[in-house]
Parts: sequence; structure tokens; C-alpha cells
Amino acid sequence: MTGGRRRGAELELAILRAAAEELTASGYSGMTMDKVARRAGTNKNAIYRRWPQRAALGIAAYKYVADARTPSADTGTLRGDALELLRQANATWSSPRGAILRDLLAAAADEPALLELLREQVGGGALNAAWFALLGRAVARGEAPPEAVQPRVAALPMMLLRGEYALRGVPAVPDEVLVEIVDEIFLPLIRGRGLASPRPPSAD
Amino acid sequence: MTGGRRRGAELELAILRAAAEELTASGYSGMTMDKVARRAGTNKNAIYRRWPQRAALGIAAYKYVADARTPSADTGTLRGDALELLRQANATWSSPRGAILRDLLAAAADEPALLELLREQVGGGALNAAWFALLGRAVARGEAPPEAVQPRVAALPMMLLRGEYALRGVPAVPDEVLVEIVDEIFLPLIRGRGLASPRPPSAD
DNA sequence: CTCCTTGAGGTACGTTGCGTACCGTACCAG
DNA sequence: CTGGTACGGTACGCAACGTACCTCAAGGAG
Repeated sequence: MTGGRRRGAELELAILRAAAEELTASGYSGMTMDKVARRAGTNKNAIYRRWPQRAALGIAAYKYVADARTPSADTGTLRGDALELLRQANATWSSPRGAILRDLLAAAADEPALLELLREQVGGGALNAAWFALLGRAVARGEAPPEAVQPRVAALPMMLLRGEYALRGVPAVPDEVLVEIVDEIFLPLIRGRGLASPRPPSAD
Repeated sequence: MTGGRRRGAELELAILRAAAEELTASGYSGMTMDKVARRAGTNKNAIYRRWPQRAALGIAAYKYVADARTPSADTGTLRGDALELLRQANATWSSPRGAILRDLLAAAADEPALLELLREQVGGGALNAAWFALLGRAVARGEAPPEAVQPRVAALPMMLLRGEYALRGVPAVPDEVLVEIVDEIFLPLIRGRGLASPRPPSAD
């Protein structure tokens, strides 16, 4: 007699928690509907009443898990800021989390609605805003020309990181790659100095 | 009497062709073992004798498809070459094709051996060589400084394209995006002139 | 020419996992 | 008290992967 039959929000939360646990424990492919139902102490019916398909529950569970990531950090230099954001993203996406996201993306590829939801989670507002803020600070410091504040430029490093993820299956991008992205692509582009040397600026 | 019972290499090729057709027609998720067997005029036995699991066949089929591409084109200008290669890649990867790679990646994520195979295909030889050749021609024309011939620079546009694919679930990157990649990122980076508003809608 | 090994063909099956249907039953409202 | 809503339980249909088993054609060895 721990309590009667759960309903509404209470049950929904229990399902979501169970799904999140399964998700983090066994990844998306291990997040079976039956297992979620069993762990939540209910049955698939109650789940399907709320999420019409597995992918929807997966995305909801992922969102439930997703921390309140608070990016944005002012390290004092453009290079430091960029590396910080990249490293943060890399860390967040690493480990099973990245795989979950990849599987989720694959699963939701057919459903525009799900994709929208996911994209919002992944690349969405906050992250982009952080990169714009970074560029803004750089301009204020005189490290970048005002023309550098463009969507494509702001999105560039994360795009490259995504590209790396697409290449390597396992999301374990080594730190040197992040440094290369910043030093060989991002900074030269912004500074407009061209590609003097592949290595980090010696004295600049 | 088109011939007796096929064996060895002949049968293998038939399976591979059937798999490739299914793959390009319905994507990886649609590449069912039964359908492949039926299309190849054989049965699953013959397939499993060669590829122990679906993912292996998928990768082999992908490789079979990918080998047919013949990139490289000399349009006379750096911009033209880059756009040409990007458009070619975009066209090749379009339709279910782009999703194939993601699905394949997800399917092969557990198997290091498959992953290796896949990575080799994706980032691999021919495509990268084409971009290096492109850079080489640009240097010869005086359109780019010799320092521009770097792996990360050569890989940049394809990386960005991959990033676009990762963002949009559906691999239908509009042409303007390709143009933006070239005009706002690739060319400014190579020319080292900075970001002097490549296509200014107004005077900033 | 005759065996005999190899590997292809055919079919059926076991298993997993998604999604659905049906039915009884507990909660809540009036 | 009475009804409607929604939860619980179970069973099912279906697709698809992977496997087992048997038959039979091909092609070489003797």
C-alpha cells in the first residue's frame, strides 16, 4: 500500500524517469519500451498514450536527462573562449551521451516534428547565442573585426566538431583536434591574416 | 539457360549489387536481408556466409556504391572547383543517401572493425585527394598561398557539409548553403583577406 | 565415368522488439 | 451511487535479424 494507482502527471514523471534511467544505463537501443514500462511499474499502454512512438519517448527522456548546461565563459581571449566552448561541447557529447544523441538523430530522421525537437536540444538557441556572445566580446576587445559577427562564422567551430563526430563513430574527439580547429581555421578566418602557419601563433 | 548456379565471386557480386540497390533505394533501414536476398536471386544463407551481420553488408554495399564516384573537376577557378566538388558531394549524398551514413555509423558503433572500415570509406582517399588537388591547382594559379595546402583546410568544406547533414536530419542541403560555405568561410580563409562581408545585402 | 566434397538454394524456425487490441478495474466527478 | 476516464495486464500481430537443416547442383579426384 505505498499508494493507489498513479495517474496523470505522477505517472508521466515515473515513466520519464524510468526511460531516462534506461537511456543512460543502456543507451537508446537498450531503452526498450517493455523495459521502461517494467521499470516504471506500469505497462506500454500508459507510455503509448503519451508518446506515440519510441523515438518521441527517447527524445523526451533525453531532454529530461539533459543538464541545465550553462555555457558561456569569458576567459579573456578569443582563443580561450573558443577552446572553452569547444571543450565543453566535446565533454558534454562524449561518452554514452554522444551515442545516444546519434541514435536519436537516426531514429527521428523521418519525423520532422521529432527532428525539430531534437535540433532544439542539440544545436539550439543557447549554444548559438554563446558563440555570438563570444564573437561580440572579441570585437569589443579589438580581437576581431565587426564583420566577423556572422551566423556562419559563429556556427563554424561547432560545425567542424559535428563533422568530426560524423567521421569518428565514437565521440571522443581528442583535444588536439579542437586546438587545430581553433588555431588553423577559426582564428585565421576571423583575424583575416591568412594561413601563415599551421601551428599556434608563436608571438603574434 | 542464362547459366547454372552461381558461385563464389559471381554470386558475391550479385549480392553486393542487390544490397547497393536496396541501400540507395530505401536507405539502410530499408536494406533488409530478405529483400537483398530476394533481389539477388538467392537467400540469406549465401549472404550470412560472407558477411556475419547486416552492418557488415551495409558497409560493403556502401563502399560498392561509393567507389563509383569519380570526383575531381577543373573549372578554372578555385571558387568554381570548390562549388563543383561540394555540389557533387551534395548530389551524391542526397536523398536517402546521406542518412545511410548516419544509420551505418549508428549500426557499426559497437564494432570497432566495422567502424574502421567505415571511416576509411568516408574520410578516405579519393575525396580528400580531390580537395588537395583543388588546392594545388589554386596555388599554381596564384589564387592561394602555398600555406593553404593543409589537411584541415582541404577537409573544411566537406566537414561543414557533414555538419549540415548532422543538423538537418534530411540531407537536402540547399545550394545557397554551399555557396555560403565557399564564399563566407572557405575563400576568405584561403585568401587571408578576412571577412569583408562576402555578399553584403547592404553596406553593413 | 563415378564418387565426393563444397557451397548454393529453400524453407522453416527462434527470438527480439515495436506497436495494437481488448478487457477488467481503480480512481474521480457529479 | 453512477458513470466516465484512464491505468493495469495480457495477449497478439508483425517485421526483421540471425540460425538450423536439408536438398541438390558443380566441379574436381580417382
